[in-house]
Amino acid sequence: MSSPPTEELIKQWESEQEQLRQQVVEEDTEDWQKSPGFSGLKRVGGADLSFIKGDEVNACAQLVVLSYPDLTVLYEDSQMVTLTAPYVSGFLAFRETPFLLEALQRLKTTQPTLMPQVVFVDGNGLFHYREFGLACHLGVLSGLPCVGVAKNLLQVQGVFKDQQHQSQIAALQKGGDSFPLTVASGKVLGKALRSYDKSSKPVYVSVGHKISLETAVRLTHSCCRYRVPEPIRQADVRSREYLRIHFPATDA
DNA sequence: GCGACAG
DNA sequence: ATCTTGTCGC
Repeated sequence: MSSPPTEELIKQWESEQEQLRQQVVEEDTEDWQKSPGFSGLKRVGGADLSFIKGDEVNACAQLVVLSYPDLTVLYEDSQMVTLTAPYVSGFLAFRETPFLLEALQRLKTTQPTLMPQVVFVDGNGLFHYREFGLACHLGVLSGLPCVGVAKNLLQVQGVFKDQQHQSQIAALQKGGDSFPLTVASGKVLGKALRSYDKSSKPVYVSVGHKISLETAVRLTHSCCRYRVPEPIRQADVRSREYLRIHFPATDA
């Protein structure tokens, strides 16, 4: 529902995240990931949900598959869904994952040959309070390689959005430049990436599943025509267009 | 009480 | 997430 979750549910969610966390694979598992030019990579996916203004429960779940390296849309699926979980920072996956899995299932059933070899997810992967964000959740439950790309910095385990961070951003000179997001333990959980030359605001890339951080960053850069990687951008554009057409704004 | 808060 | 047009610049 839209009401805040009980302490009990939060504890259950944390427990589920800690359980599934152990199944995340943080290394490259596919041959194309080891190739300098990603030779062998043909299809990249993007997933996103768009909402109607002022509506907490109805949304459009979107899955797109693009060709690589052309980045042409090969497949598109828009589906209205009714959300059951509220948005709580750190628990985004419990709100969105079920519908993204359903979309992948529809693809598997109707166009199995278009199944993406990697999925870009709008949100974090390992760069998360319990190292198990949306991209990890979708990755583990689907078994597909996933990359998390967040548009805003989540302040995790000692990574702050302070003056230091701002100066590191200012030091990113060109598309592809990045700096590590190192948490208190010393582990690098993600990277801030200047996704293309003209963008001064970085995106935050982290491992979802079955891919290394270095490969995730290199792949993300190679999928950026604009600031947001094309698979996610197309999913966003098309789900919002779907809502615009099917649920036109009502005048007061 | 105050700040933080992926989408 | 969403509220929102024009405008400056390459």
